[in-house]
Amino acid sequence: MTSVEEPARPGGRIRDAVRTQAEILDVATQEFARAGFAGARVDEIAARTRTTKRMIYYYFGGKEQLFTAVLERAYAVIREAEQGLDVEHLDPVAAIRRLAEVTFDHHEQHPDFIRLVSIENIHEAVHIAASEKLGKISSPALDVIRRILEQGQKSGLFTADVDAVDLHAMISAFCFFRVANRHTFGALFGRDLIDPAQREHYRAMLGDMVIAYLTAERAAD
Amino acid sequence: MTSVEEPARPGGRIRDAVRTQAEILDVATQEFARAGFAGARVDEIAARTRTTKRMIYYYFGGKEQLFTAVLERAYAVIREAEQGLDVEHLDPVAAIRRLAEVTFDHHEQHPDFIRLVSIENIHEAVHIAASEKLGKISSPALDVIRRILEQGQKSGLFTADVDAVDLHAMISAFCFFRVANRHTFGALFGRDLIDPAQREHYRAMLGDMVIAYLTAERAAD
DNA sequence: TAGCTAACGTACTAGTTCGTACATTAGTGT
DNA sequence: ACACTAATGTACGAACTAGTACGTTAGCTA
Repeated sequence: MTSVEEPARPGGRIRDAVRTQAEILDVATQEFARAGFAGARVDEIAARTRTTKRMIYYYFGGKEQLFTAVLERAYAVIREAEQGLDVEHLDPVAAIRRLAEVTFDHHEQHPDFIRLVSIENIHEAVHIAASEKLGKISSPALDVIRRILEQGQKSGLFTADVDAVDLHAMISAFCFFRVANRHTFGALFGRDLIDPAQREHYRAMLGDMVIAYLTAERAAD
Repeated sequence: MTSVEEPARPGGRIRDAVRTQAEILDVATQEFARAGFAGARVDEIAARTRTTKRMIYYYFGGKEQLFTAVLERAYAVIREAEQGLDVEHLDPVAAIRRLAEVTFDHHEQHPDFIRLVSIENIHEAVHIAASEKLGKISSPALDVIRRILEQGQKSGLFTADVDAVDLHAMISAFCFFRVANRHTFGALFGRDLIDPAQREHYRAMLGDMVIAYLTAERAAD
């Protein structure tokens, strides 16, 4: 994240293509996450940067492409978090827990990312489909899961042959829902899933759930 | 759902307040689910009904209140499904499985509901908060979960003292994610979570996950 | 059958919003 | 010092969009 707060140089126009683009992306992320794609206002984004609307079109081409760029950057962040995952030295159970916690922590710390993904789903992922950066590269977490699963299954710790993508979905579902549906869930059931006091409770619950699933005695079928 | 296809009576104007309102709600549900709150067009909704925009304002007051009415009706449907739940005769494990399956089936069969809830979360649940119908009544599923949990814990089948709301969140998370994030997940990982051929697979996975969690040997803490 | 009102239609407007034509300048290479 | 281009700013317009003023009519009731 590039800070928007910097010494404003009055009078003299500063030229910094990289910073200008980063600033637009920062503000656009907030604005899209706040109001959705259609609800976001290009004028509002421009007003909250130190540059003008003209530059948004100059650098990104249009509202649609700007949203795509915002998405690309948001996904880059979580991939980075997953990349930093170092679980080779852990036993499978601990490794899976660690992996789940990384997703848990990332989602909690990046509610804007969650919102952007929700919004992108409303639009049936057309921007991801149109993006060259996204789509191609699959999540680093998947490779990690694959290795841990293999290890766990070989050692007999993990009972069933679970698919890596499915396990990733299971973990993501829990973490995503907690952030994405915070408001409706809170309004309907009077419980704030993001309450800091309950953070460790839900973090443990996720780990317990996944481990229980992986190590349960499976009925022969 | 009221069918929009009916014998159009040319010339003679038909007056039916109930049907007009239902038709507006049907079309509005589709339109809001399609494009989000800001992306939805009141003119488009009007055009796809047999009535006019004037009637939307006549009956609902405005776009915002129309969305609230749409939400209210969508929540009524799932509550009805939960109400029909009859699990008193089942053992706790089967009962929990059945309960999870009802949520699984409902969410799969009502992608528009999922979208509306996602959209409502983007808007921080302001419409639920503003609604008198919603908010007050809590989910019937919760009462069912409470009873099953109590039964399961007394009999020693269920190991830990799990909270009913938390369990509901766990089940909802899985079912909701599968539908809500179908598109981004599919685009990124090349797997369609809604593929009919995989339906039973995921349905079983959900049940296995929840039961494994509930019956796992919990480490003393 | 007269009259009353809920139900409905038409036409319009005020304000918004994405996008662009045109003008300008900072900074770099030579 | 000069010229060239990437980067930037201003001002504007065409299209859209939520909402409404005003007029009409179906159908019930007394």
